[in-house]
Amino acid sequence: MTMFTGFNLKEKIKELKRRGKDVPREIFDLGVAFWLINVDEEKYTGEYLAPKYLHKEFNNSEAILEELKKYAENKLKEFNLGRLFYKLEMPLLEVLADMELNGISADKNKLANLDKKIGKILKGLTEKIYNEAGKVFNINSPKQVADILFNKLKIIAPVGGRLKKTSTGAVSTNIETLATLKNEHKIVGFILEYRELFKLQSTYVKSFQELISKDRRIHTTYLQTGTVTGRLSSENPNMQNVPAGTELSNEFKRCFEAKKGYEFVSFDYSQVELRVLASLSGDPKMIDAFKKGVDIHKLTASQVNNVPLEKVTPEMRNLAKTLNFGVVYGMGFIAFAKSSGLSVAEAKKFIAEYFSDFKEIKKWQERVKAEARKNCFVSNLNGRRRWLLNIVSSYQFLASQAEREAINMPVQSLAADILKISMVKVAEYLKEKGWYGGSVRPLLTIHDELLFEVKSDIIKKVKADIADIMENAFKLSVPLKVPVKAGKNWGEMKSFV
DNA sequence: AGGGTACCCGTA
DNA sequence: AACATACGGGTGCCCT
Repeated sequence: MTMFTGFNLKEKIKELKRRGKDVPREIFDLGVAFWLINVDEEKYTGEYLAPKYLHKEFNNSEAILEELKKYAENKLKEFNLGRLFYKLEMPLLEVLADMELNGISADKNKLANLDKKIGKILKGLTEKIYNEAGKVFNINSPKQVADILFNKLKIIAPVGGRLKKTSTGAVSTNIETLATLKNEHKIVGFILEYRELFKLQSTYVKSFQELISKDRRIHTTYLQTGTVTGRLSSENPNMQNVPAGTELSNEFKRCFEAKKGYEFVSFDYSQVELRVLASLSGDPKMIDAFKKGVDIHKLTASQVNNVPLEKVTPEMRNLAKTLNFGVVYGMGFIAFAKSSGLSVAEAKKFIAEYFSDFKEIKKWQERVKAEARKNCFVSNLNGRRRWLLNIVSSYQFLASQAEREAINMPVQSLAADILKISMVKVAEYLKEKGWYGGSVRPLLTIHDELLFEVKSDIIKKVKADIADIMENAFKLSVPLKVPVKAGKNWGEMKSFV
């Protein structure tokens, strides 16, 4: 049991595990340490950090690692990040290593069949599109699509609408724009369908097939230093943006199957960011709603429309949902108008109404912004910190952007911490029970969700315990709720009670 | 041929 | 002028 100091220790841990060796108890990952100190570094490698902080070339010698460690230790202490580093991020390394080693089983044949199936539909759509266009062109080129739609077919925006431009001044052909043109020409609908299916095929069905390992499983890589908020990211493949909702994307997810004798069990924090916001702001109405288990979007709808809960229509609820999410991101009335389809004046009114109903949220946001302006950084309850130098910029846009980032950071990052705490605690519990890696294997983490592979005969017991650990992972002034789903494959997860 | 970037789009 | 946070990745296209 030696001490581990260095970069990319997750890989070293994986190597030890592959050889059946024990993982050192004391771990000091320098990349993660420097990331906690400043989430905005370009890279978290020795080659990058040593010249910048020690004014020395990096050579991976014991001496220079120790010197970097000394520097990091001091800063962690100065910024009060010790607990986060030693008690959360370092223990998390092993869980991430295990998730990556475990991987998730993928059925190559099913993927190949789905590939063909989508290919056929795409072929048909391609012909229809060429037919409507009157010529052959590259449907995957936004430039060529724009040329066909707006020059050749001379499609124009319907009354009251305007065509959106891209940052370089070209007319945009994104979904949002195309959706407004759906009734102007038959080709538009075909292109929308084509886009959706091509995306599914190229980014997911095709790419994932190439990433299946010899053990017939897909092993993602988690980046512990990949975000500015404390979230994890995932690459090769990114398991955190797998599509859901349409029939074909569900068919894609059905290609991932639990090991024989096991089932997938997923634990998903329900509305964790809004609960965090309620707790941080102390807003009485929102806290009350979560305590009573009221549908939060419905409550918001009833509040901003000044109608009783029973009178809330699905449309009102939808609008309120956009509003709730938007508030977490610091959305302004123009953006709200755009995403809701309301007029700017109406949007303004709704947002004003929202903040007069949830007064403490507004006050909390103002406090966060003031603090950010004072310190040029924001931090969350655990001390996780993000520098926001632009908050004092004289460029209005940059300052506003920094304000939105400031408002979002304490919420998104605490939600991220809560999930990380859960991962570590659940792993501890599973080790105590002797199930870790055997009867219960952690597979995926998707921001507010954990997916395990669990031996069928212990699902019931494990489910209750894990959900319990997660709901009590962090004390907020509102309860945390963790609904559980289970299924033999990833596309057919049914709620489990 | 390979790098950089624009645009697009999937998720929480 | 920009006007909703956080990501990774595929393809086109221009450049060297």
